[in-house]
Amino acid sequence: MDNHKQTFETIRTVFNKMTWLNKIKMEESLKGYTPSEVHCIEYIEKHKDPNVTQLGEAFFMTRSAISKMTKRLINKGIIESYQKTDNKKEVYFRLTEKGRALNEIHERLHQEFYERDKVIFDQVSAEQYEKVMHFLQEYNKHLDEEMIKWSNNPTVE
Amino acid sequence: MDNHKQTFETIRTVFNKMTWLNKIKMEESLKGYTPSEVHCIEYIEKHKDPNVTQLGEAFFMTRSAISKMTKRLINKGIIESYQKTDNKKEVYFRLTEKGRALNEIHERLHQEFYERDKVIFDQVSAEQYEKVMHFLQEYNKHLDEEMIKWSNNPTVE
DNA sequence: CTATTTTTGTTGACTGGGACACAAAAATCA
DNA sequence: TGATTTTTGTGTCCCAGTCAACAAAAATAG
Repeated sequence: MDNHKQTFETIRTVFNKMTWLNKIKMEESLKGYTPSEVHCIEYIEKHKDPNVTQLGEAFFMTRSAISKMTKRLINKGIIESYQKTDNKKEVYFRLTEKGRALNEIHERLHQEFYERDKVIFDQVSAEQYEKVMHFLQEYNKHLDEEMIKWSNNPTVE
Repeated sequence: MDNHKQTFETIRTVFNKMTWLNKIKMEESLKGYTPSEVHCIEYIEKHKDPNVTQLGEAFFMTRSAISKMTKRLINKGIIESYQKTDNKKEVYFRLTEKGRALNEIHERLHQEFYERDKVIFDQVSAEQYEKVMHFLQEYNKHLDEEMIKWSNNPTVE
């Protein structure tokens, strides 16, 4: 029981601190864009034909929020939307030239974060790191199953 | 480099999924209270003389946000504020009877979360779990240092 | 001691995201 | 095939949290 709480609290804290530090750095070089927007740009760059629903699921955000965020990014000239000839319902996004440039800056920033935290990864053996990631990935899979279990729950909807 | 990114992404995902699942559960038994409020109640219960600034630092939130949140909790009769005789500036908080009852429900919920994820902890050895926590705690310490480094940065403020 | 600087908490304007309701398109059913 | 259900995206309203400006108290300087 204590393990569980401690794990959650530690993950929460580490996540919050990373987020906080990265945000500070991002505000310098990516002024005018929220962390969500930057994250969204990265996702669009990396995936084929991402649409509103997909983005929402990836970021645990509602379609409503994604719809507004992409609209903002379109107005800023960072992304553009397109549709396919055989589907008039789904809306997909791709980066503009400006968007790709922005994503470049973001990537360089990640390099910086890497340099910042390098010491931590250097001081653990590959084998140990393997164990850590294994645990996190197992936990991740477990949570996926729990989420599916919940969405199949007949008492809801 | 890849290690770093993968670690951050995995932690982010695990954290998001936990948050999402817990939120769903909390909405059932703690209707009318946001996760932040519940978290705040827990913190007040566990710490001696917590004030606005302290709460803000613990949750990575602005004093402004804490000030409003505590006001909401006071209006709901969950907490009350007090001051010390030798300090007329700082504002401290404590739970009311109703607040303690609410916290009880929250604690029972954590027990549920524990049951839900028990399988994961059962399948790793104590020694392996030790390694995982060690890594996370080292990372945590490192981030603390980086945050201090930043706040001492003379180019800011 | 007084004068200045820092800390603490609050308020108001603003914004990102959630809940809900909705329309249009697609998928499924009969 | 047409009728119904589900999926997808958007618009409106609302709220929690940020930012900036502020006043009051405390800490520090001189």
